[in-house]
Amino acid sequence: MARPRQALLTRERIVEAASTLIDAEGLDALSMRRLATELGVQGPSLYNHFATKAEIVDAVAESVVGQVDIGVFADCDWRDGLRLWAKSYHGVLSAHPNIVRVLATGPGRRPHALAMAEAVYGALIEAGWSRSRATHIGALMRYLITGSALGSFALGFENNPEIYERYPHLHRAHELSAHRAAVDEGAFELGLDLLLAGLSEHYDQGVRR
Amino acid sequence: MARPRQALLTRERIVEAASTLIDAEGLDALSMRRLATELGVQGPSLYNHFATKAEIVDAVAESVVGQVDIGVFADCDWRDGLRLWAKSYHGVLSAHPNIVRVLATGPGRRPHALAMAEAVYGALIEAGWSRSRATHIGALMRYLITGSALGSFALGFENNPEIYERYPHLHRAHELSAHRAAVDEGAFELGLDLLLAGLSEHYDQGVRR
DNA sequence: GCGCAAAAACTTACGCCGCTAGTTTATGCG
DNA sequence: CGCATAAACTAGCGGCGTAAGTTTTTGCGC
Repeated sequence: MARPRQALLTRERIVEAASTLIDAEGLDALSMRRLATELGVQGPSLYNHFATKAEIVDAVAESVVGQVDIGVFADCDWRDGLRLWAKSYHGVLSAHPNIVRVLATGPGRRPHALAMAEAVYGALIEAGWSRSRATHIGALMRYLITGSALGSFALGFENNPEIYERYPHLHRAHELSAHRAAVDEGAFELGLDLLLAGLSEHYDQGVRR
Repeated sequence: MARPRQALLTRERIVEAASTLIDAEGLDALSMRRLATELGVQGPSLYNHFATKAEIVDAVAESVVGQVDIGVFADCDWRDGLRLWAKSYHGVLSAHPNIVRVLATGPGRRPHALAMAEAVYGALIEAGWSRSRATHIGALMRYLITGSALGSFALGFENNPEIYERYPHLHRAHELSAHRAAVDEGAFELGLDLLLAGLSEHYDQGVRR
């Protein structure tokens, strides 16, 4: 087949298929040939629309970031804005855990990522935080959100009692995997509460830098 | 060459070379052939000592975790123990940033990782925290530590003023990369302070679960 | 002291991978 | 109408993880 009358591929279709594949089978399952097959096309055809595989992955990451609600900062206290945004972000990452690795490491240079940074940083600045403190707070939120989304803490413990025999306090660690969601959610909520409470206290005492 | 009189490889030498290579050129630079070359050997020879590449990477991760000081929990308040341990862990990850991806995602089933979990969790339990709260706190610390080590927040912003033109609050974001260390350290310190202060308050008020 | 299994190197090869180069054909613009 | 461009194709390069089988040395049981 040479050039078809109606183009088989668009950047949009490619990103959508890549996103679906990553969600379903993980980042490592995404290969150019596999993705192309999924789209009914030969591997190298994708290079007519994206220069490299990394560009495709970036586009998927960008589309995921675009799902985060950054409208929450309007007309509300910075504390509430931060909390709602963090929960939205956390929720989006929970829905697309396999792309988190990319978000946690790569730089954000695409529109949605920049718009999110602008919204968060802007809200903090508007509230009166110093530039450097606003930066720290933004970084900190990212650590908590991507850190918690990256690897389940609970699943980090194998469901095999034997390996914990030598560790007196870990004798029930193998039960953790059964409570995965509760453990991970609980830790995230605790972190969010502690950070916001602490920041709020600093803020109310006038310590804003 | 068949079997040499003196074995050319040992698991120890392999892990050391792999660790050096990862530190110097990143996780993606580690391939079986490349590692073998570095050791003066052909690729598949490594399989006489490790079953898979993943096993080698795991061993490198384990050796890094082994560098974290977990003796700090002895004879000291849980707050101080947690702080010292977190700083030690953070410092080790800063020295080996390229392996963090593995630590942040993979489960810990090897001795050093388990010993660390035991030390942290044990200290919290001994202090009187409930099992579920101790778990949450452990998870939270991991989020902060690996999250902050994973990707530099500061370096997530390109040193190119143009891309920030449309974002009123980000007009100085391109300067961040120059203050990489200060920003990242500041955020980590802030997070650690806030979390410990918050937990300490809960603790002193008798809220331990 | 000898025989032989196990150990530790080797070579070869399979099926993936990202990506490049060159080809073919339909499209749409001057 | 002519032709540059776009969008598919096929072929192929070098690299990957790893499996299989070969060779030689070692060290243990008899």
